[in-house]
Amino acid sequence: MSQDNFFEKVYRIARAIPYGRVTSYGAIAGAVGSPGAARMVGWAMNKAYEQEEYVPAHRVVNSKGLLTGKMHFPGENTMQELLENEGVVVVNDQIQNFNEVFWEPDVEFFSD
DNA sequence: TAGCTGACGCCCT
DNA sequence: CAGGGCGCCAGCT
Repeated sequence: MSQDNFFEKVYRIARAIPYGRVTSYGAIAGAVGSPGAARMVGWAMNKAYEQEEYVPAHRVVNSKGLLTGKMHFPGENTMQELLENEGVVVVNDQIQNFNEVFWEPDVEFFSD
């Protein structure tokens, strides 16, 4: 499968994030073969709601485990509530035990 | 048409 | 140890 679209790759990985797990923009960017393009990943997430397939954008945070994109969700704490609903502990927009819930995308798996 | 911005990340000072 | 600056790619004005 050669999803030439940068977004397609991002969405594919985002949808592959296991329940109760999270990943970072940079990790996804690196998985799609464009390390450093973490900003683009965030942009893709912004457009994620337009996708027909559900994209768990709330499971994507920055490298520090901070809910930097919570402001883009409908409610004020929608993103945090979604994560907590999956068992992810979030305090003050900061994911606790981030190291444990962090999920690294398999680059080779999504490469093609 | 060209330039700016953007849910980030890492290197340099 | 902390702060600032530049790079990433694509969409939007």
